[in-house]
Amino acid sequence: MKKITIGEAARQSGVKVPTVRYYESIGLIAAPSRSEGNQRSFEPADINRLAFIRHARELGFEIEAIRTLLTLQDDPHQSCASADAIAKARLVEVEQRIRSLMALKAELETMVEGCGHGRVDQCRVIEVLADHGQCTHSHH
Amino acid sequence: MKKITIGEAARQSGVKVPTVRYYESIGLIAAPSRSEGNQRSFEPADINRLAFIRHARELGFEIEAIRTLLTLQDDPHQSCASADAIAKARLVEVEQRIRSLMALKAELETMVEGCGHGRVDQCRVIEVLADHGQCTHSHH
DNA sequence: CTACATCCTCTAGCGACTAGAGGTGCAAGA
DNA sequence: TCTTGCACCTCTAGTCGCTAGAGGATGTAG
Repeated sequence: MKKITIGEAARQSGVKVPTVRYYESIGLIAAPSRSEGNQRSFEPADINRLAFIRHARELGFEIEAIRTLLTLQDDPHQSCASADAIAKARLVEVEQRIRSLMALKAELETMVEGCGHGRVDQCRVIEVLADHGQCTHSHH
Repeated sequence: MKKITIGEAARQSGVKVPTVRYYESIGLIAAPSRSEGNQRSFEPADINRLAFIRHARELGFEIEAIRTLLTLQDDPHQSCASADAIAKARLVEVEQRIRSLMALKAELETMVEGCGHGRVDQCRVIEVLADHGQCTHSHH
């Protein structure tokens, strides 16, 4: 068993070095063994776990959701209902976020198109921001 | 001139009371005058400013961008090139965010569809997270 | 006069890191 | 063997945009 340094683990998993230490500090990954000189020594499985976390973070899962997903992964005989529920909830969030961003996009486009590149007093960017009634964006 | 309390200003602008105080503390709005008993007394113009800020925040502009937009609004004879640039930059951000969320949505849908509602060891949710190579999501 | 809502200041906390200070370990070249 | 220089260590504090709570003062309605 060759020793994997934190730098190597970071490179292979795509998680930054300080972030790896942070994940250890919050108990998302187990504390690895240490070398003589007190340096962290990771194992291949740790890199998989870090990659799992990184990917889940990229998908926008929160740390606590990832914690649950990780405990599920650790016990493959459990029902995957929780994992399914977490992913479904995240899907709903993402869909909602897309809808609201589309509305923002439309509004920003109106602003930018309406800007005659003149003075601020004729500028739709400022105007739309100042008077919400003029815009197409509706609220919760 | 009737005195507008912070609560009233919050209600009319849609910005919460502690947030109004926070905006004052970071200098995004001017400190209003005070009553005998040291309570804030806002003017109608302050409410417009707060509404402007709220709307800009809803559009996802950062506080520093809003600060710039507000100084532009305060001087309507300036060129609106900066306002235009800020809005355009935000538009690009929003478009990119939408694209990446669409990719996430596709990936989450694959995960959820593939989940056979059985054990974790057959669950695509966990599997896709564990092995990024299987998914369609590509990176920067 | 007494409730009670609203206001005040101040500090600390949130999530998920990131940056920096100040120090130690380790491998490779001279 | 020594030294250079990078990678590692711990710890604290900062980021953003608020939000929550403590502990107290003010203002208003009955």
